[in-house]
Amino acid sequence: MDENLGSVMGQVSRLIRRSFDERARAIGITRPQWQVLSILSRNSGINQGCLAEILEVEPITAGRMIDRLQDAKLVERHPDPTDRRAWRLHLTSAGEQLVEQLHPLAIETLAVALEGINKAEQEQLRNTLDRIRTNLTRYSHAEATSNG
Amino acid sequence: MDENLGSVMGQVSRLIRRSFDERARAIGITRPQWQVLSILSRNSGINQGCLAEILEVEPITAGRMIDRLQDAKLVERHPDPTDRRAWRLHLTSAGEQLVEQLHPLAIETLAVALEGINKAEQEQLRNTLDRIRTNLTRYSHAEATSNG
DNA sequence: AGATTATAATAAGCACTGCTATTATCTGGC
DNA sequence: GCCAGATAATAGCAGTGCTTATTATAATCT
Repeated sequence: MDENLGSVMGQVSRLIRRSFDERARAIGITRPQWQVLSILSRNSGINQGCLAEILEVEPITAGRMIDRLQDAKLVERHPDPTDRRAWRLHLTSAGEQLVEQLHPLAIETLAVALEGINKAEQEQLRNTLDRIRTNLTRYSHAEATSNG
Repeated sequence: MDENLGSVMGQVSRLIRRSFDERARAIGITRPQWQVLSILSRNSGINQGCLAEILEVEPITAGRMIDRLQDAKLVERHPDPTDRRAWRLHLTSAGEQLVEQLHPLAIETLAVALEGINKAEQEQLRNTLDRIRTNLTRYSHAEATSNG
């Protein structure tokens, strides 16, 4: 009864971020920033709304992260020729290099976190987390009608 | 390869926080604040360092949360008679009442998140998360010696 | 075509979290 | 008793994330 699963999950997620940041500090990149770079490296040209959806954060959150990554010359905003409201996001070559550089750090962070946890358990963990995520994203948009 | 476990964990933890905050917004309390109140309700009189350790956050983080909860008249800082550097933390009666009020919201948040996930899987999840947490807290203090 | 609605992005303001540095106090060695 | 190092808490700065509100543009409806 002492700690509910939400608390433990929050702690673990924070510890993973901290562990990665510790490794990446010399480079000056945080874990969420690495995630953005990583997503853009595989989805060049997406806009901020789409990025936000992949990250499961609000558009403003994604936009601010892009602000900083743009300041750092790791990401560029190109105007969308078909929609003047939107930006198309692209990594700079420095950004591409950084993704490569950061990948081993992410691997290492995860390796430390998952030490002693076998493949089957990892699969089980991912499976359970995926279902929790589905539960939460499903409800977050539909729920307000249930008891009104 | 698309999403590593760290990313999924981060998303799920954020979605749980968001889901709880949505329910607790009318009360004006966030999930981390609820955690603090909940811990203090079971550990009355601890100091900020101890609270930080339970939460697995930095002392400054705990201190700032206490600042806000003190402003909201939910927590009080009492001087420690044996150590003039330290504060002893206590819930106010308003804080105690709020813990009771918030508990069902936490239960509900978790119930939604865990819908369709049976007891055995939940136990497995907790077990795996506990081991990951141990891995990360163990390494975070000892690691710097490994390759120096 | 003009008005309405929807969408992409941004702005202001707040909470959470961390790092580094500082202050006040305590503890241990002399 | 005094000094050195450890410890409890705090201050400043920065990144992440959300809510609400606003601006600019696109899409749709009449």
